This record gives sequence, C-alpha cells and structure tokens, in this order.
Amino acid sequence: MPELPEVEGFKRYLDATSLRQRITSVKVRDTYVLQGISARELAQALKNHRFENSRRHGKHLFVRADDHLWLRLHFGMTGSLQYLNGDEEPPKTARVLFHFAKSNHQLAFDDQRKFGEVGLIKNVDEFLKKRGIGSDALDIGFPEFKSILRKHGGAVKAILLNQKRIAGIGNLYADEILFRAKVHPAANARRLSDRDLATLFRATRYVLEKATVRRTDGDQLPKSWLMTHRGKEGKCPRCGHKLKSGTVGGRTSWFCARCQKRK
DNA sequence: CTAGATGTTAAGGT
DNA sequence: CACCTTAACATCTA
Repeated sequence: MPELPEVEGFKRYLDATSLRQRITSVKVRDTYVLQGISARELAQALKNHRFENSRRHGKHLFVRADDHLWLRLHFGMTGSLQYLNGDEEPPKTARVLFHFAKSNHQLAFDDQRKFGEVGLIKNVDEFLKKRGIGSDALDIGFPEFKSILRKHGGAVKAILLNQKRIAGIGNLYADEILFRAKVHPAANARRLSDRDLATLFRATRYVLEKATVRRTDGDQLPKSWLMTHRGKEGKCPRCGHKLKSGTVGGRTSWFCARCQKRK
C-alpha cells in the first residue's frame, strides 16, 4: 500500500541496497509499466550508469543515474522493490529488473496489479510541475497547508487526497489523519476553524512521520490508530463506538461518527 | 459469484 | 468555474 510512508520506505531500502553499483542490464518483462519510453531506450540509457542517490516527492520516487537522467518510479496500488541476490528468483509479478555488476544482484520493481509506472526523466522539478504535483506533505509548512485548505471548498478528505494540492497522502492515511484530528472526512474544508486546521496539520505530520518510522523498523502501526481497526467489525480505538464507513472523494472512508463530528 | 481493494485520470453531471 | 460522482485500468481476496 504505497502512500508517502511506504514510498519513503522504498527510498531508504533502495538507498541501502542499490546505490553506486554499475548497471549491466535492464530487463522489462511487461511493457505496460513504461511511460514515454521503450524498453530498449530505458536499458540503453541506464546501462553502465550507477544509481547515485534518490529523492522522494509524494508517492513518486526518483533515482538519479546521471546529472540529467533520473529513473522515475510510481508504485500504483501494489508496487514494491526487492533487492535480490544472484541466485534468488524474482517474483512472477516483477515487471522491471535492474541488473548490477556486483555478483549478479538485481533490483526488482514488483507490481502485482499493474498500476505502477516506470519512466526516465531529465529534471525532477520540471516533471513535478508538468504533472501539477503539489508540495510534499512533509515539506509543507502550516501557512501553505492552511491556505490550500482555505482556498478550496468540498470535503476536507478530498483535498488531502488530491496530489495536485498536497502530495503523498492516500486513502488510508487520510482517514488516519482525520481520525487523529477528530475531523469528519466529509466536513467542508471552508467550515474548519483555524484551530481545526492547526490540529489537522499536526496530525498530518505526526501520522506520516510515525508511520514512516514504524515501517522502517518493520513494526506494526499502533493499536490506537484507526487503520488497524478499519472494516465492518471495527471499533473506535478511542471510544469503542462502532466505526462507520462512507464514500468521500470517491474512496471508502472509515471513521468514528462519535469522535469525528461534521460541524 | 460478487464486491471491493492502497492510485490516478477522464468523462460527464450539477 | 468549482465541485461531485462514476467508471476504467488489472488482479487478487473476502
């Protein structure tokens, strides 16, 4: 489930395993994943280069292979990375394999449900601009956060989910953030007070940062979180009330109707 | 068998 | 223009 914390986890994983090794070949097993580039072009461009460093923005991961050459990864709904030893068989759903010189290791871009994207770009900032991606959710300061929510009406959750406004928050963490801030997902953003917005901002940072740490350590998310109770039989970890669900911003939302008032 | 699932986007309606 | 809903993509699981 790659939202910001998971993609940050992939970044750290890639940084820890795959930097500074000469790339000997790139195999694309399924070309649906490629965006604006052919398998041959991708392989040709990366061959004999090394991944130097990486950068995450929202749910995108960019890996620098040269001054003007960045690999772009988006994980869709089910994407992930796996670093494999020479004798390890990549999973069937590995769509792209980056082969390294060092003892036949390879990095696999796995993507069961085929919503992922792999591309090559020259300039990360230009790419983000062209796509209209907003500021990263952990990069944003309160003044910017506030003005984004003040500027747009509609359900607060829809704004949090909109990557053009704030990048990195997906359906599950949006619910978690709203739960923590005690804000109803369908509440109109314009009707939130300054105090609500401040709480929401703090909740956003807390949830995303905490989830990133938990993920990195391989720990479960806290039981006090909504996410671990999502589902029909779920009860609010704060008040014990049965959780409710509804559609907001086109996605299923879980929330506690007692703790999260619509206002 | 059916519905729904972490993401994104397009199309259509109000 | 602002906002909403629905559908679509591919595949798996409850």
